[in-house]
Amino acid sequence: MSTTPCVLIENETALEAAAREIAVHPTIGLDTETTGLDPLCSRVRLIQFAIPGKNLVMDLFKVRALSNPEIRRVLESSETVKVLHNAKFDVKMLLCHFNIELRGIFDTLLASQLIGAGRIDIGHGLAAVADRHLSQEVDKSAQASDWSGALTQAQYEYAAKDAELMLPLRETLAVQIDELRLNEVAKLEFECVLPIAAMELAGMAIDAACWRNLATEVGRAHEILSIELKHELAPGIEQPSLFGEPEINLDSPAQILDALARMGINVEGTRSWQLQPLAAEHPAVAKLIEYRAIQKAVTSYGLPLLEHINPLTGRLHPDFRQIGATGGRMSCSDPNLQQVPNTPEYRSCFRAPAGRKLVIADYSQIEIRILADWSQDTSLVKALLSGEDLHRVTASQMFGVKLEEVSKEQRAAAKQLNYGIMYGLGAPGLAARVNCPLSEAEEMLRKYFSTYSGMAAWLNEAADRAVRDRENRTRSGRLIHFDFDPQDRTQVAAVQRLGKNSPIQGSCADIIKRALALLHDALKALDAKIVNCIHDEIVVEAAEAEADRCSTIVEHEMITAAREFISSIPVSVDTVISDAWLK
DNA sequence: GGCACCGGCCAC
DNA sequence: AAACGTGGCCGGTGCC
Repeated sequence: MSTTPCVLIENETALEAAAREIAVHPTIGLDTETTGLDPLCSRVRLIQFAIPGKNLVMDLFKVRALSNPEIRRVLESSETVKVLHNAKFDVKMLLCHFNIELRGIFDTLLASQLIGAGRIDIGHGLAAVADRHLSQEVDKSAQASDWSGALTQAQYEYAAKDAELMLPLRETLAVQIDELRLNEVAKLEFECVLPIAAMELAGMAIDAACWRNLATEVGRAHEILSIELKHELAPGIEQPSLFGEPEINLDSPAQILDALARMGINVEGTRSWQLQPLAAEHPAVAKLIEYRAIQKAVTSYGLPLLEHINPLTGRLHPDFRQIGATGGRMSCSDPNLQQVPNTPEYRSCFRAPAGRKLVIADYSQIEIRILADWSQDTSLVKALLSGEDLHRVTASQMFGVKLEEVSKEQRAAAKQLNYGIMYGLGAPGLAARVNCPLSEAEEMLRKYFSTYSGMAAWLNEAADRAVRDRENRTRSGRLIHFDFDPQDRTQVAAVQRLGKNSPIQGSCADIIKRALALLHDALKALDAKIVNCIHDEIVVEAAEAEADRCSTIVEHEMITAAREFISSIPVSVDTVISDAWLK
């Protein structure tokens, strides 16, 4: 039970005194209360500052606290540490309504996630974090209350509590970050909050009419296909009604499986890779594969996406989870702009507004470059330094033929290996992918690893370490914890694959996050904004007249970011200036 | 009616 | 050495 005094600031005189008082503290707890969750459609009602021994709550409906130069300076300064839980939310609000770029962030949510290292059984909401690290219960009952009308004393005091909690929480989290040697990755993550918040706020432009046309077209194709598929499946449907369509739900895997069985087609499941071998023999199976793709297109990429368009901006403002995957990758939702089909018909709907261009930049083969730098595999380093086509060089070495004599199939197999090896690709997987006998795949794998023996050694060591230490780290020092039963062979095998993959995938996340931070600052001089980020790709929307300059900057900052983590291997970025999201 | 789970499929 | 990693979204299904 805290008795920290809570001072309500609702006039200019009190504000100036409060600003002077706040400004002397190196670390302050910070929180806001808003009239809603969407920054574009809601207003900031309260901003709460916690300093040792005192909470200050400013009612923005009564005093223009964020016009105060001293307050603004404190918020924008990297020198003063502002402690928040899920800072992205507050950052968006401050940026959207007051044009304040909050810097010097310590985010207790991200800190807790970094310390948790991907353990799945722990939550990272404020209540869970406070309970775990401070053994303190948090009352969230007033959080969803109405912050738009007259406020009670209890509401003001409730509002102050979360900000107050930030100070002790930071103390304990900072100690653990230190002990776990997570300082570098924490800095990386904290500096990334503002760029990601700004990216969400900027949103991505979409040509709604173009998308609607596409969706209707696809919808028509879906109708036709469903009739055709029902026709194909008719012999397998138990009691087809004499009139009308046969009764089957095409979207029910169980019913599909049942119908196929009645037709004498026995298959384990109805996933496309399971169906593919039977497609040539059975027209119904071929039709089903076709139907599935269009079903996905209609439901995931059809009209529902348009409902995410913000009425105020006419743009899509997705939600990025900064630490969305255990390795540190971001994830994206509502809508997920990291999974838009990579085909011209879909991507061309993402068009820059008139007078603007999209600068699309992605790292070229970044993961294998990380692996090369890390393992220092002689052949792989040499191949990447040569600047030749990597897959061709790989094939040439594997199969012992000259570069010019590498066949299409050999290059394709080498490419599969170069991409798949970090996922723990095995012979069966390779055989399925390049459509060859298992024995051939085994032989290719053996040749691959004898070509790149240093890489093989590194991957095996990474796998062993994961099993032995139950943890791994990325290049920024990000910690990845593995939970498994050592008696269970399949679990051990899974951890071995994770041990190989996660440091690479996670280091890629380190690099792109560093790039976002550098790029956000570098673009300030331009009329340009980061609008999307897809693991190894960054999309920037820029004024047409500045697109060339923007493209140079994007490329430069992305390469600078990568060089901070990869020193011995050249990094290249492919950049395109385009009207739409097309390469 | 809401929630969790699964099978399935999209991205990198 | 019988299974290539990370996510999110959708509809069906079964539960409360």
